Amino acid sequence: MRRTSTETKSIILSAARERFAADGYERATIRSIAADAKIDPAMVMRYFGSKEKLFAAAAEFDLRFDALADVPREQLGSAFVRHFLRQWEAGEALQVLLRTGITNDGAAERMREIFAGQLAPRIAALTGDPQTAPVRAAMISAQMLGIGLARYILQFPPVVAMSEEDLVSWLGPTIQRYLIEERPS
Amino acid sequence: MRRTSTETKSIILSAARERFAADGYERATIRSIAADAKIDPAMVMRYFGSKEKLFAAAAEFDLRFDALADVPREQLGSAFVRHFLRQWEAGEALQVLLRTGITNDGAAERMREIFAGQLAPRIAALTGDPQTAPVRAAMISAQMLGIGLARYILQFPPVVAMSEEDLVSWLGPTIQRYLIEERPS
DNA sequence: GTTGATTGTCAACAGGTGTTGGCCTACAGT
DNA sequence: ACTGTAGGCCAACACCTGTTGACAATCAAC
Repeated sequence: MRRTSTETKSIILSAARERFAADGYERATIRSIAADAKIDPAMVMRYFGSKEKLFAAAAEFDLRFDALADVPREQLGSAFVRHFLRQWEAGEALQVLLRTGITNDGAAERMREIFAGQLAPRIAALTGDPQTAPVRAAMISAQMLGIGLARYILQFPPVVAMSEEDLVSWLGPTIQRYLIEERPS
Repeated sequence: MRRTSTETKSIILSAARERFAADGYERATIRSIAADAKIDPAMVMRYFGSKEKLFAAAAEFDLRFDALADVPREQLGSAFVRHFLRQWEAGEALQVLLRTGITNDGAAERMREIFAGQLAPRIAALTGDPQTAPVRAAMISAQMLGIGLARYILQFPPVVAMSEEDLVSWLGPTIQRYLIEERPS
């Protein structure tokens, strides 16, 4: 009885996040995760039941948009970009979701929940227009996921080379427009 | 001797494209591809040597930007968006690349080649500014890949519901700005 | 000090993977 | 009619996957 169960559980969880983020769902094997955590594969099963459930636990995620509550309206675009970039770099969670959401249906569903369920309401509150919020949220998600893809997954050299401020000055106006522009549909 | 070898080869190839696009690299097994093509798995090996090489053949792709040669400068943004959307829908090739490029290093490399090697030169020619072309190409790639991701892979409902014209009117100005806007860095 | 529960290890399972070699089978050339 | 060649199929290989159950080690409670 070396450690307490919650300790090992969280060791496994962080090893799992790393592997899922680096390799995607299929290639992140339970055996490799267990090896990283220096633990027997059977422990993973004991504590999480199955690979699917382990993944569900590893992909738990909160975009924390509440931090943007009191940003002046005309700076919302830049603030969003900065916030997203920091979420990308803060933990592996977003990379886990993106890497796995593309082959794993459960992850895709979780992704839809997060971006529709967390981003859209926040946008509705910030803009005061619940009607167009889902579309705006989807456009912003697409742009920010695209940048994450290019920078952290596909690693396009120009995008990797850019500083946070470069990215903010390119993307800020785009997001600002997706947020407030008057639009049909 | 039912068919000629080039026939079966192309039957396998199109089955492979479908599977890679739908399932990603790992889950698209040679056995499932062979089953789709109503052919023995060993044939796939005989004709393509390995799964990796089969994938390389299936991911051959040309973005065909030459079609945009004589578009008036102020309509380039919309034209790009329309062109990209049609490329997404024309064949599975782009979806193959995106689905697999995220777990398969070879596909990621191919993706970089395509977007840096095909898009950037075209932009340099269209704008007459070879200096900033790589960054502009990368920003446009990120935005258009993000939309493809949201619409065809993750299937965000608002993005799926939008018409081509809706998407053009949202994305056109963005791409236009990434193309021609004066910028540092 | 014994009991009971909790943490960890080991070996094996059933099934799926890419890949290989041998064996048919049908055709073309002579 | 016979032979050579090229397309196609089958069975098997070695390996890896998630998952399971039985067994050992360690601690807490009484």
